[in-house]
Amino acid sequence: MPQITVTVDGNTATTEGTIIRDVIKNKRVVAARVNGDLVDLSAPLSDGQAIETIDLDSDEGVHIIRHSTSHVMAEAVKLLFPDARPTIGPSTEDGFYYDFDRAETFSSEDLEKIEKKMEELVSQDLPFIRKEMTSQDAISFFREKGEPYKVEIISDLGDDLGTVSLYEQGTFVDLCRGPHVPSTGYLKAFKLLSVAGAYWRGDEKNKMLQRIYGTAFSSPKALKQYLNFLEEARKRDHRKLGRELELFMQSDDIGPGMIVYMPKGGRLRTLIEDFEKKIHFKRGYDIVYGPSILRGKLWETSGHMDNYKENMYFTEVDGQLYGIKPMNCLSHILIYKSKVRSYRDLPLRYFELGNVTRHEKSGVIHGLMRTRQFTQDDAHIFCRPDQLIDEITAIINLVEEVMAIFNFEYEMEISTRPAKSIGSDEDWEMATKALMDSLEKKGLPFEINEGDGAFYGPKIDVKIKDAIGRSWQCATIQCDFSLPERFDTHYVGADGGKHRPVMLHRVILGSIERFIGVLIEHFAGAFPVWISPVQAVIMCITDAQAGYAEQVADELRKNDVRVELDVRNEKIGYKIREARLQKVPYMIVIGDKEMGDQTITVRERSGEQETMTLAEFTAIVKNAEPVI
RNA sequence: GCCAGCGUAGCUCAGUGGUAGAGCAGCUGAUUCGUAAUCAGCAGGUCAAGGGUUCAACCCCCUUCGCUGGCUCCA
Repeated sequence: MPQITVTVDGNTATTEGTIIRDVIKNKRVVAARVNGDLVDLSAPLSDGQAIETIDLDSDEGVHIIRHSTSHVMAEAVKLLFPDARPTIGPSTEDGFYYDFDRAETFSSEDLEKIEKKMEELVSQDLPFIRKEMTSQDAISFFREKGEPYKVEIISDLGDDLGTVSLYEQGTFVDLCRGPHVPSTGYLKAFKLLSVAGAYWRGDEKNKMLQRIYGTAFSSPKALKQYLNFLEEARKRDHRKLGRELELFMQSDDIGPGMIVYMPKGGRLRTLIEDFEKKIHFKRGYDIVYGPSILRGKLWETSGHMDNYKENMYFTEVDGQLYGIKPMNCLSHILIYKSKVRSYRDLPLRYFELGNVTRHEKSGVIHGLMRTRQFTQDDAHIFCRPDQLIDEITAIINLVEEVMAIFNFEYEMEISTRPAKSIGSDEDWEMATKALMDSLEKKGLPFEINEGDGAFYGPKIDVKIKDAIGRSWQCATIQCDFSLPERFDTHYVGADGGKHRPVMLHRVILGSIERFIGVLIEHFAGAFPVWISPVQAVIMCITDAQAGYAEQVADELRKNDVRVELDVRNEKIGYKIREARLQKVPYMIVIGDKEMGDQTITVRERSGEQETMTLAEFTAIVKNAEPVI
């Protein structure tokens, strides 16, 4: 055998072997990277090759484990339910899924059976074997096996591919690019989680398949950690906390997708809205208000009738059609048009905490995150084309600033022209470029979301995550050349001629409802002091101090500290327990000592406490306000 | 809208054909107590709604409404 010399993670190694596994004996290695491509450990070795190992705990390693687990699940499903037709089964950010077409539905007992079968397959330590075939051979192979979905996938890959790769383990063969772990024995920690419907190829016109979700990790310990995380996340669910903390409610009597703010939620919302008004005034926005219903004709002019009708509600007033607003832009455009604008007036920035109503499909409604009526911190900026980049940059700065105040991490995306849209190609291109340039100028990373823009223009979306990692769009910045055109909006330029302004639609928090939902989950209900509906609960040890406790409450209220008084005939431990469950930031304990010294003992969420004067405590609370 | 699961007291949940049960919360009384639950008593439900099967339905069947997890769509 000839000697082969390769480098493994930069170290030179020699072998007489023929495949990568011959030089890598480490059981923690699940795959390798050669020339930038991920390959199996069974891939051939060649002299002088540089090999990078993929550890089972690395991001890529975990993805490979999950992907291999999905194959094992598919094998288990085929063995138990031979009528199930496998379709696709990728790894995901926190697990994997596999979609099957089957007449019968999978029950939770079926999942248990499948999981058992998977364990059997793992204990057999079946090797994953890669095979290559021409597309034609692969098509006839899957056709013979009665797997039409695989045939469709290969056919759609096109003829230029030549060969495709298949992976076989045990009795199961799947079309797959790989790589996979060397054998099923590597899969030591997995769990099936749920069944859900999913359209074939993600298109609602196609057949609905059954998707089995599962997750897998490199070790049982890591799996357990993840399952713990899920359990903890459920405790942070904003719907649960919203009820427990008496922030908001929903009611069957009112209807789905509608939110009722209870006193504490109302206070939280007011605090956020006051913050928003302040921050917008300071940045040169004007606050305006528009009506909720506007004539049908206006929605025709705007293009909503053609592009957004199915999401709108309509009503009739004195025999005339009115549309209930799903967006706030129209009133703002009319304000702009209410008089002749000079180039010197621009930019004009109209801000509205606008309550909008949209007909969302019944299945998508979700607590505060997705409602049928919500309030946007909406603004429309009318500017000259030469001001566009500066305005977009200022908005991005505002987003960064606000997200930092709330301590949120976020991701940005640019969405381009959708199929159903208005406006010229040139305008779309110009607008998309303006958005990209602004982000690039600031050096911010972003993803491109093809065809996901609003019907009137492209947009930058800012997404933040909820307790279990689902992304929700908050801020969005949309560039619009179309509505100014449709409403024949203009300003008088330095040359005395008419010019078309550009319009920016933008929200920072997005929907106040959604934002509060994410806020609740982010802080697990333990809000920062400045937005806590109740900042302190004042509690006396016995009735003897009730009078002093009331004085303390009055004094703090006078100083704008949001307090509640607990003078019930209960033990202090009971009162503290309740205040803790309500996630109140400060507990003020008053006994004979405090009453004698005219002080208060302030206990924090952490359990630490300190005795101080009322003035000292007021200063602490005031200092918690963000500087804006 | 689609697929699946679910809907019992304010909340969390028992109850698989013989007309409903617990804990917490609530109310009343006793207790006046220094850092996550003091004790006792009382009250609370057309079992989501409508229809059907049955001598009898919370339980089985159908329809509708709502909720949950996904898919599609979106702030």
